[in-house]
Parts: sequence; structure tokens; C-alpha cells
Amino acid sequence: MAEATLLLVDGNNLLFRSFFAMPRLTRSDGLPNGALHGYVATLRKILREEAPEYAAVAFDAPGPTFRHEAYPEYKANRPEMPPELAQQVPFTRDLSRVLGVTVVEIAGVEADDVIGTLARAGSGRGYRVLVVSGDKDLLQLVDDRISVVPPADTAQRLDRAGVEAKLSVPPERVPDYLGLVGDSVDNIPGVPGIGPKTAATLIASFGGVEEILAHTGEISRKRTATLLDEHAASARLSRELALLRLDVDVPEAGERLQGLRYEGPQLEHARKLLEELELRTHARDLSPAPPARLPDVRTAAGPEDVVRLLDRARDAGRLSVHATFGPARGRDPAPLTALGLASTAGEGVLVVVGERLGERDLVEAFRPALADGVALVGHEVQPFVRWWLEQGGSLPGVAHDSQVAAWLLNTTRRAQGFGDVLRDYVGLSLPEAEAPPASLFGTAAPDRRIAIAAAWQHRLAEKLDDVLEAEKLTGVFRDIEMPLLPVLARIETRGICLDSETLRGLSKDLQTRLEELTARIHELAGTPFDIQSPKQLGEILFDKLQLPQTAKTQKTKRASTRAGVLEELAGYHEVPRLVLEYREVAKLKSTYVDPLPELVAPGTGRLHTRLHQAVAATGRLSSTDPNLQNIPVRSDLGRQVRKAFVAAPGKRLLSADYSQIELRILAHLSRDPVLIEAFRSGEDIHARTANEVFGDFGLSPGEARRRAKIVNFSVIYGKTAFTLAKEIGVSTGEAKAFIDAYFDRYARVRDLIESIREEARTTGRVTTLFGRQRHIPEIRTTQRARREAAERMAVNAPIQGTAADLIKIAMLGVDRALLPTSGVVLLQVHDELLIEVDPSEADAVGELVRREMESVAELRVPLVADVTIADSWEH
DNA sequence: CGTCGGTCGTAC
DNA sequence: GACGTACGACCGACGT
Repeated sequence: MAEATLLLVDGNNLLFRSFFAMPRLTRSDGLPNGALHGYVATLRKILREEAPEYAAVAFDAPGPTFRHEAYPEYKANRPEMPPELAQQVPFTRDLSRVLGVTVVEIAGVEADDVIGTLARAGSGRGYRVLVVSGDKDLLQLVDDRISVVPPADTAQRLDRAGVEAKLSVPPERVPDYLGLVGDSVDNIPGVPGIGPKTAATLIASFGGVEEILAHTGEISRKRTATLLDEHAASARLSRELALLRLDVDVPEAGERLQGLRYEGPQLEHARKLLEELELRTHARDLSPAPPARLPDVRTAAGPEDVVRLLDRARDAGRLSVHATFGPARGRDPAPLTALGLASTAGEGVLVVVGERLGERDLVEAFRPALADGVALVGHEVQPFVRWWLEQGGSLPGVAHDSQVAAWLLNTTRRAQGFGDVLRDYVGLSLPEAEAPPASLFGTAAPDRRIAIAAAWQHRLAEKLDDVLEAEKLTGVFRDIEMPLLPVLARIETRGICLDSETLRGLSKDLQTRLEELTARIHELAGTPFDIQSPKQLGEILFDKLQLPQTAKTQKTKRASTRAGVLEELAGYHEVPRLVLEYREVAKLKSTYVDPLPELVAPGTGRLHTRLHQAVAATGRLSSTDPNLQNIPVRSDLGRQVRKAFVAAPGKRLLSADYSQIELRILAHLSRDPVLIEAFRSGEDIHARTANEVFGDFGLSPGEARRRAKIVNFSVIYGKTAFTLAKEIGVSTGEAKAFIDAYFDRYARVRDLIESIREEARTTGRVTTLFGRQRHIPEIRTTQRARREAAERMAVNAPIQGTAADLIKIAMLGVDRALLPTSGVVLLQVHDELLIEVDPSEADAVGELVRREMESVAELRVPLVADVTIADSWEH
């Protein structure tokens, strides 16, 4: 997913620019504060818009630097700083700090060099880096990860193309450019008589300063050549001065940049300082209707206290809950350690689970309120609901989960903790000591902070409800996600039966096979090595055995050993073929066969996954601990694993999956007549596409269908001719011809794709049939690769997301329809529902489920669900 | 010894 | 540069 952002601000530059951009404002006692006002405005704006994970502002420290030593005239002609500005300088450090930005100022080092060093450190860690500065020097830092934001226009991002558009030279030539042109601000002389145009032309023709100086004989304009020869030393020196140092020792950057972590403004301190400086609008912005008071916090002394609180919650109709759990002990579920509860915003109650107040007492206290329909409010309430169900409670109502709400509002944001969401939507940071722990599980000790959070939860929910309404997300939130939450908790609680014995037996067989394969591979390679190390395997295949190297890995540029490559090599040598088998066996063993039996709960004898509602950017669910949404099905060996997922004794497993749901959604959204007709007539869609698209290519029906199927999926994923060609084994040109033929036959699909891209470009987001959104921040970047990736996300999200909407609605319908039957939902795998049912009712329940799934929405094509009934998941 | 990025592979 | 959404195993580099 999206990488972290590091924001680096050139403090002097921003202040200087703000001084000239702003009117001459003063505080009532005459202290100038205009530059500070502009400084704070820009800083806050960009912090708000980028929400960086890391942020620093660098200032020039007083005193000489290495550049003064190299060139005594450096910055010598600078006019004295205007006194009105000088008076404001001292406040910039503190203002930056209270806004949450780390200040870096190092004696003998200029801000530019600090920024250069930090920018490289950030991009080295894979972060997206934004440098805020109007200084041309810094443009030399720009690369695929680092871009420069001009303070004058914070909406702009100077990336590689931006730098070239501005200076007509690539970023890495900026020092050479400045070496020639000079920089009057810093009193860097350059070469007199050479301006931007000439410099860019010279650089385009010859390269850097050294290359240009070596080829002055070839320059047609003799005047230019003479100037260069005369001022060669100045050009070299000027280039040196412009070159940033990237190796500054920045203490704050140690420990993986943790010293630069951005966690929002220190509200109290910021307000105080801004008030003092009479920057009132900023001070006001940071005090959004301060609450009457912090909630009172009490600790429940015994069960009676909890009962009293829950009586009040019953009257209020709402109860907020923040639960924390201890570390899981073996295979038992993580024990509940504490609850923060509140029936109103005014008072939070801390309940510590212990001897005086055990789980039993809590269950008794909760039962009447929850039975009476009190709706739960919280942030990540699902674990609590699961706990409650495990205690034998009945399905509670959930009115508002702020984690889910925040995710719906921005499905790609990373920071989904209570503190993050409260800060972003209520504009209020709980002081460090008052913010609840980020994770509900493991380390959390019982703590009054969860009671404070529980009280705040009511205000947060109100606010988020307003924002959801404004974003037209109320329907998805209230009618899909909130009712689904307890259903997911129940699926988790219920678990699924695993035949551990079979898997343990399988593990032994796989172990034997791995040993055989290892021996044979080592023998053929002539030396033992670690088959699981792509690096070592690459050395064996490409160095020792001299097999042809066909692809490189993304980041490290090593020779790739992925399956596609090994398959190509399998024709040349036995080792790649054996490695493919080794990989398949090792993967199954280490990912499924060995870990799954270890996760079976002793109490239930069943496997309990966790289903995450607020993770996937498109609206899908995800599954962990273990992930039951990627259990093998495609290979024979893989299906052995699936066989171990069995019906409970005396039950049957019923699987119902949507047929071609994403292609049907494509038909619906595009209104393509050919596609719609194909689905309405109940044809095999891949065969139909084969006829439509490959009719003229002279392929066998089987091969045509195989390719058509790949092309059908390619459209949904935005696949290019290049990758399509790779997958079906044809030339890029032929693949392009297939794609063109596809869009000729399904012309409205082409229109749909373009209109989705257009929606993304104009609104920055795309939406599903039910209004679920995904933001596409990079849709307008000038970097082609990133932009095209954004376009593919944009096109895919409404299709995948609408499928997610439909199956979620189906889950609600199925869950309700199953109530009077023996059927229960065990799992959802994106387009499939797995259900456990009494054998006597299996057929009837199958019919019921099919009807529910097919009737969730009236699309322009029928929705079709296929039902199978078996004793295991391998049917 | 733990963390984290990179690579690979499983699902839909 | 090139296929969308996830999760997780393993290796190896790096920091403590």
C-alpha cells in the first residue's frame, strides 16, 4: 500500500518567503508577526493535506560552513536581514515544535545539506519525501520518491518532469546548471554571460560542467567558449558550492527516523504560543469548541457499579466500549483485561477484569442492557463483540464503529487508531498520557485512558456521522457495514472444523518429498545450497549452470527466480523443474499444513480466523490468524489442504459462490449490449468472448477460450499488452491486437474505463454502485508509472468494490434467512459463502442461500450463485 | 536477537 | 514500466 510520507521544510526559505508575501502585520505591542503568520499557515496547510508520518524543519545555524571555507565570498553580498524579519526569526523554532514538527539545526551545516541528507535517508527507507522550499539548489534532490513543493504554491509537486520543465535540465544536473548560471542570492558567481538558456543547451549537448569544459572547442558560439575557458575555475567552484552534502550527521535521524515522527500538533502548547503571538486565527483553528471538560473517570469498584452504569446506558440507548485484551495464552483466546465504558460523553468508567470483578460478573451485568437493544459505540468494537459472543451472549446491535467509519471515509489511510481519528475529525489530540493504546491486544495494561476514550467516543461518533452524511456514505455505513460487524464477530466465534490428523499425516509425506527433492537438486547442482534463498538459487542457476537470465527483480535488480522464469527454464535443465516442485511443496507445508493444526482452539476443536472489516482499500474483507481466504484450490496438492476443512460431525458443508460476479458488474456498469446479452442468455462468458474476440484469429476453441478468459480478467485488472503477452505466450503486438479486438466487440467497456478514469481525475475518487469510495491521490501525478498504476486502481476499485458491496449485502440476507434453519455461515471468501448445515436441510438451505444471493440487487444482468454440498471444502 | 524490506506465492 | 485486492513465509541486511 501507499508508503509513508516524510515532510522536510526549508525553514529559512519558508520564513523569508512568508515575510515578503504577507502584509506587514504586527502584534498589539508592535512586534511584527506577519511572516510568522504566513509561516504557520503554510506549514499547517501542508501538514493537514499530506498527513505525513515524519516531518522536520531545518534551519541554517549561525556561523560559517564548509562553503565559506571553500569560498570566502559565499553569501557575502547578502543585504542585512530587515529588522522586522529578524525580530520574528526566534519564534519559528518553537512554532514549528508545537505544531509537531521536529526542528533540526546543526552548527556549521546549512539547512540545505540537512534536508538533502534527510531526504535521501527517507527515500532510502522507501518513503515518499516532500521538500518544501523555493530554493533551486534543492531541486537536485528530486527523483522518483523525492519531490519539491514550492511554498508559493503548495498544491504543486516538482517531480523529475517538473524540474525539467522549470530549468530544462534533469535534477542530477542542477549543480552543473547552477555552476554555470550562478546564484545571486548566495553570491555564487557561475560563469558571467551564461544564463539559463545557454546553460541548459550546453548541458543537453555535453553533460556536466567537466564535460562542457573539456569540449569548449566544439561550441559553435565562440563568445560562449571563451567565457567558459576564462571562468573554468569559477564554474567548478560554483558547482561545488551548489552541490548538497548528503552525509550530514543528523542525530534526530537515528533509529530509523523515529526522532522525526509526526504525531500532530501539541494542542495546548500550540494554542498558548499562537495566542501569545496574537496569531489568533491559527489559535482558534486549534481549539475547536473545546469540550466543557475532560470526562470524569471512575474505576468500578465492583459489579454493582457496572450494573448501575449499564442501567443508565439502557436509558440512553447507547453504550460506548473500549476493550483491551492480554496476550493470547497458547491457543486460548486473548483474555479480556479491561473495559472502558461510557453511557454519555461526560463520564467514563474503567472496569478492570480481576478477582473482584470477573468475566462472569460482567456477563451478568451486560446481559439485560444488551438484550434490551442498547446499541454499542466504539472504535474497533468487533473484538469486544466476539468476546461477548464467546461468553454466550446474543448478537448485540452496533450503532457506530469509528474505525470502520474512518476507513469508509478514507480507505487507504494507515493510521486508524482512536487517537488518529479523534485528531483528524474532532480536531483534538488527547495528551500522550490520555490517549488509549494503539493496539487492543497484547501489551495493554488496564488503564484509565480507555475510560477517557470511551467517553470521547460519543462525540467522535456524532462528528463522524455528520461527515459520513456529507460524503453520502451513510447508507453503506448504516445499512451494510454496521449490521455486518456483529455477523463477522459471530463467524469468527463459530470457527470451522479442521481435520488436523489428516494434515499431520500430509506433513510427514511432504517432509519426505522435500528431502528427496533437496538431495536431487543438490546433486544436480554439484553443491549444497539453500534452495529457499532466491539469491543462492540465482547463483546456482545463472552462474554455475549458466542458464539464461530472463527477468530481474524489482528493487535489488538480481536475476529473478520466480515461477514464471523457472517454467521457461524447465525446458533447458532439470533443476528449475525440481525447484518448482520444491517451492510448491514447501509453500503448502510451511503456510498451511504445519501451522493450521497449531491454531485449532482447544475449546472448540475449530479454527477461528479474524475477519477485518477496515483494511482493504476496495471494501473487501480480509482474513488473518490464519488467513482463510487464500486456502489452496488450484493445484491437486493444494486441494489436499482444502480437504482438511470439513463439516462438523453430523453436518454438511455448503458452498455458494457467485458466478463471474466481477464480469457481471462490468456488464452492468458499462451497459455493454454484447456483454449483457451474453449474460442474459446464460452463455459461457469466456467462450462467448472467445467467439467475439478470437473468431478471426484461427485458434482452436479450447485455446481461444483459455485466452479469452485471461483477456476478460485483464480488463478488470487493467493489464497491459506487455503483461498479457507474457501470460498467454504471444508477442506484445498480438496481445495488443487481442485487446483491440476485445474493445471493438465490447465498445461500451472501453467507454466505462475512460469514464472511470475521468471521474478519478476530476474528483480524485471513484465510487461503487452503492456509494463506497476510494480516493485515488496519484491520479494526476506527472510520473507516468505511478499515474498509470493509479489509473488501474481507479478502474478496478468500482468493480471489485461493487462485488464487495453485493456479497456483504448477501451475507446480511443469508444470515437472517438462516436464522430459523440449522444453517450457519462459517466464512466469506470474496465471492463465496461457506455454510454448515444439517444434512436433512442441506438442499433446502442451499436453495434459500442461492435465492438470497441472487436477489441482493437488480442489475442489468442476472446474478447467479452456484451451490455445492459436500463433506469437506474440497468439493 | 529482533525488525524490516524484498521476494515469492496462495486466494479471489 | 508493465495485474487489481489481500496475508504470510522466508531470507538477509541492519541495528541493538
